[in-house]
Amino acid sequence: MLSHSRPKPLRTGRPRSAAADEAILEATRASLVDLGWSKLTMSDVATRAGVAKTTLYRRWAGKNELVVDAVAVLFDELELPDLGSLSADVQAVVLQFAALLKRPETQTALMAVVAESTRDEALRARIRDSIVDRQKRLVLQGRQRAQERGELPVEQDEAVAATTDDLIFDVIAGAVVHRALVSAEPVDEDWARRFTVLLLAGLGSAASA
Amino acid sequence: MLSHSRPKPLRTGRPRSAAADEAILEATRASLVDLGWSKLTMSDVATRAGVAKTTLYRRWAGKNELVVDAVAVLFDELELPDLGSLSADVQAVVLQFAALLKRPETQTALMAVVAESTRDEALRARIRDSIVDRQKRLVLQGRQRAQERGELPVEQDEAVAATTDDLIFDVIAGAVVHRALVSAEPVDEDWARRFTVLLLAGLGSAASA
DNA sequence: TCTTTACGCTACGACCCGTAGCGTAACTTC
DNA sequence: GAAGTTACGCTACGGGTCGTAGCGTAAAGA
Repeated sequence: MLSHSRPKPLRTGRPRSAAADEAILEATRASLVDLGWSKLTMSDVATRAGVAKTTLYRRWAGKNELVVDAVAVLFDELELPDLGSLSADVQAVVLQFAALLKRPETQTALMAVVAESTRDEALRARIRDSIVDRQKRLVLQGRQRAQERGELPVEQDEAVAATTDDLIFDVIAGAVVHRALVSAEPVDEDWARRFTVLLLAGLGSAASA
Repeated sequence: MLSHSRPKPLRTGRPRSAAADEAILEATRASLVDLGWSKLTMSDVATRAGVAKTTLYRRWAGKNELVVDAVAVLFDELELPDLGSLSADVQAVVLQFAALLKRPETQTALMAVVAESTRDEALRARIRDSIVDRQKRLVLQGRQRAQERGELPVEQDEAVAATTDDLIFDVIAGAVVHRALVSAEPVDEDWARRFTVLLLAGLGSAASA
């Protein structure tokens, strides 16, 4: 679920419409597809959702926060499959992530909100909580599973292991995003295979450095 | 130099002021530092540069193109040093790139224009020509130099070599950008060293795949 | 019934956009 | 020189978005 600190059910007064929440987020995604990040307006979203513009501002501070929440739910579908080998698992996740980045909503929104977050610490935290950490968990799962399989050595120092996870995460997510959005070339099976080979070979040797 | 197709010197009439060009680009960078991408306006840039707003629109289609040109020159300083080993060279380039991404102008602008480029093919081409390809050349140089040193095998198939260059480029640039702008954690010597070890180990083994 | 909160609607000042029109400045050609 | 051509600064403008205020109404709990 989303990170909204839901008001305690003991509150008095008319409750906020959960249906409106969903309608707004859905309208935001639709507007992203049709108009893209830069031409998306609060008025347009309000009209599509069938709510008043003021309702949007009562729940979100602005466009940035709204779009983050609207896109965040799409990252819920990311899962680490269990295909028997670390190589196959990594490759599958890469393709999953690439498929997500192919969608026009995420494509136009992801880079834009990250760009905004460079000047807004609160927005950065929101992105981290609802998007980035959700992906990072896959790395932790993958390493643990690989260690259980004996495909990777068990790291003794917990601190070093954490920085390694960070490194792997930045390499995977960074490479896929860069390939898909900057180079704008397809992340197909062939690319995913070659990338995975590169990464895993590097991991095997990097452990002894 | 920039990619502007300079008007042939045989043209009649008053020539465009080259000084104004530089003043505008400098003003754009200053505005990026002070206001950031989203709050930067054409009017503000014009005022800072001491030119009329109409002059800006006579030279650039809009904010996107202007900012790309303003930031592009910063990427000129990227160079592949010759430190004797591929490992040292890669590490140095990573740190150079990271230093560039630390600057507030590039930080706020880079992701934003890439986000815009997902819906503007012309803008994407402009970014590719004036920014991305400039970095990519470093990969080609690095591979060639490493092959001369005997650190990397000489690839026979030219097409395969090209896709390998693409892969390496996306991994390096993607990882550094992701670390610096998404994870928002420092790209220091330690990280650069660990990343380089990972990459080069992967390269050594990936060749035989 | 009374209180409290959410909602829809309208209206508003502020700002930025991108362009048109005009007079002037700078440079080339004859 | 004079004429032709292009760039520049300036002003003004319609159009659009922003974010908020104010109001009457709707939906819940006490």
